[in-house]
Amino acid sequence: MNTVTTRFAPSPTGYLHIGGARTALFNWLFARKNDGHFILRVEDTDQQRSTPEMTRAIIDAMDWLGLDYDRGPFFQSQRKEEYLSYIDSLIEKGSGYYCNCSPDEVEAMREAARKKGLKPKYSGKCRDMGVKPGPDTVIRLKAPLTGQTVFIDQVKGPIYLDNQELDDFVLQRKDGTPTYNLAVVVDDIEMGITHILRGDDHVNNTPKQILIYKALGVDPPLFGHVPMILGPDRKKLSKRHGALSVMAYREMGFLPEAMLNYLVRLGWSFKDEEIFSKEDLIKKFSLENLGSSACIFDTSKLIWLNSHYIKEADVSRLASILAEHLDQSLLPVDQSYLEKIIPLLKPRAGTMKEMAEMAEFFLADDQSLVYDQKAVDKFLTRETEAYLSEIAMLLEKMDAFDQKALEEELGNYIKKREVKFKVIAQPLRVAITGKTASPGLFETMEVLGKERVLNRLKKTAQ
RNA sequence: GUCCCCAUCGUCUAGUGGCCCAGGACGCCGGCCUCUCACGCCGGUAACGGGGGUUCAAAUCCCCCUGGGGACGCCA
Repeated sequence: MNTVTTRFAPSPTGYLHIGGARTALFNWLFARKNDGHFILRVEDTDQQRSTPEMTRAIIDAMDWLGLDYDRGPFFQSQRKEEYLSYIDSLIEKGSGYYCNCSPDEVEAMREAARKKGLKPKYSGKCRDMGVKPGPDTVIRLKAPLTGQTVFIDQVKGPIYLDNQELDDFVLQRKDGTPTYNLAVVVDDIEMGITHILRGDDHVNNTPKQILIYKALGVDPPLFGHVPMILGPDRKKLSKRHGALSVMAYREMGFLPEAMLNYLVRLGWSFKDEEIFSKEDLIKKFSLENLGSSACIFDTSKLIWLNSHYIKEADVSRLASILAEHLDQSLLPVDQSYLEKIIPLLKPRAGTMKEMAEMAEFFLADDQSLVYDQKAVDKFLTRETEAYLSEIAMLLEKMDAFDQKALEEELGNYIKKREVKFKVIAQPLRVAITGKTASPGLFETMEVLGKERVLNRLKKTAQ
């Protein structure tokens, strides 16, 4: 048995999107699970739409997700001779032929077929005409007219297709470049690909590719088609569904491990487990547990996973991520100060973006702290301000300004004044944080420090 | 239109003929905890698309219908 070899073959005509990332993940996992190789191949034969920036962006996204490849990136644009020599051999074997029908003519054939209620196809007009190569000729595959093409899909089971459904599709364009189906087959052969895991939208290409393998006299690899990811409206995921690019999720404050965990559970499961580390996945991944029906991308579960991983992540890593999400006006910030506030924010943040918003009152300087007007109106009344100024005086005298000491000091105060802590808690919170929701008061005050707490109390007292 | 694929709670899914009047997770709702908001914990809501078979027995196997998705390029 050959070494298991899988590949991810994106086209650099756009960013790495959710669906592509999941496909890459499945291929990566399968290779890792089987001690095989994972290859990155950039399918940039469409010169018009492919750009180096997109290639860069895709590679960055894979790096971010931690999907490392053993070979590549390879670029199809640099492998033209390879393709042409394969096409030559097809011509030699009589499995390919030149065709000089114009695109208009072919379109007319398709239209005619459609009218008859058949699948639109090229008629095969030049199949046996012995057309010689010329400036306007393409090369087509001489596909079988009868019989069936069958393959055992690794996730869907056997798939049959009557060869009559297929036509003599183009292998080489008029301009001499190879088409997708030809290039893919050549590369997969040359690179020793053993398993191809790709989106459902490729099932119809598979029989065509198998025909090329046959014409070439090469055994095809194993194919597996994973179901599509649909938008909430059950339509193929597209731009109007909002963010699709993996890196956009990074910008929204998602952690790569959350992304991976979410993506893998779209179409794959292991008993009723939900949380998987990369190591878990490599151990547990298998094709048998891939589902076969399409699924819908649902952000709420992603957010839940993300908040889970935020709680798990270590503080110093979160600190540097958090810094990236902070408003420019708050920068620069001291890493060690961020590390103090993060433990308070961890259980409260769904995304790092959210955490950045929650961190604002810690970072803002005392004079420019923003207050929620409704909160001020409700809690900073004449009555509560009397309490606050008394409290300010008490705090002023404190030496150790830590959670424990604060709790004790304020505990004594409410006892003396015979009020419930509830009565002073919200006014205090609003005065210190500007908002009605925040981490616990004592821990917040400790992190903020005596000076800043007093500044804020004095400011609201005016 | 033709072909291919798919079909369990709103969503992700478990289930491979009896253990299922269907389990888990997210969400949602309620409660507990509580200085607010969260976290956490406890509880609840909610699904086998329809119809025929096969079988002692079907969410599970077969057929039809319906619904959904995808593909039909000298794009990938």
